[in-house]
Amino acid sequence: MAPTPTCVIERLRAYYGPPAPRHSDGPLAELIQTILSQNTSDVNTERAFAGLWTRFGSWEAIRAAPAPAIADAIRSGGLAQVKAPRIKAVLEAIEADRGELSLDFLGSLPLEEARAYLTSLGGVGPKTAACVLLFALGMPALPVDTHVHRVSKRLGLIGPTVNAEAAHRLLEAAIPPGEMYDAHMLLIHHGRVICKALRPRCAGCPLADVCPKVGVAVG
DNA sequence: TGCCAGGCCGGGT
DNA sequence: ACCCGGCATGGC
Repeated sequence: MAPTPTCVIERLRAYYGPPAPRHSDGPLAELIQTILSQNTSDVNTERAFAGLWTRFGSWEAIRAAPAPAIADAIRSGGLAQVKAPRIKAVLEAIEADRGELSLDFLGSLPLEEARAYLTSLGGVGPKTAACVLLFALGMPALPVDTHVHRVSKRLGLIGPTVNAEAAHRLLEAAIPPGEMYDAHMLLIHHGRVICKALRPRCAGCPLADVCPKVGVAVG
């Protein structure tokens, strides 16, 4: 019997402690930073974002810049030839839609409408959209990255064949809305611990007693 | 030294 | 509806 999401969250929080609050500079900054973070390490992401802001200093300057100039500014983040056109196109689309470079209007939309707008932008998939919704807008969306996906399968919160996109729907429906932030932070942290320190058999895992893949499940 | 990082897209089955 | 290759720098 697999543990419930609430049980898993409580156990992770008891073991690791409550996640620290995360600062956000607003939905547009969150979106651009999250695009830079796609399949990229934290340190490279921060370097790329700093490079972008140092070079241009405003959303308008980035929107107006040629994609190769944006690529130069974010090169240290990796995948610059992919991300530079994405960032430019996203800013152009927002400017065209709204007449200004701001995503603050999303805060007054229902969750699914805000998500639909974000994912309609090229280069913005379910994970990136969920980051903006959760971190910048405080909405109950769950970013499912590789860690959350893998750990959720391992703990039996979702089936072994559920893909990342479906995992967003299933986990958001199963996790209490007020727990979405802690669930995301704790599952990622736990995923990193499993990945780095407890391989290959999760020996010593603090959730061994409720993980169907490690020990005897108690619900 | 090689592997991989908090994805997403487009093309092929 | 899935599967897969491509993208690419820096840290361990």
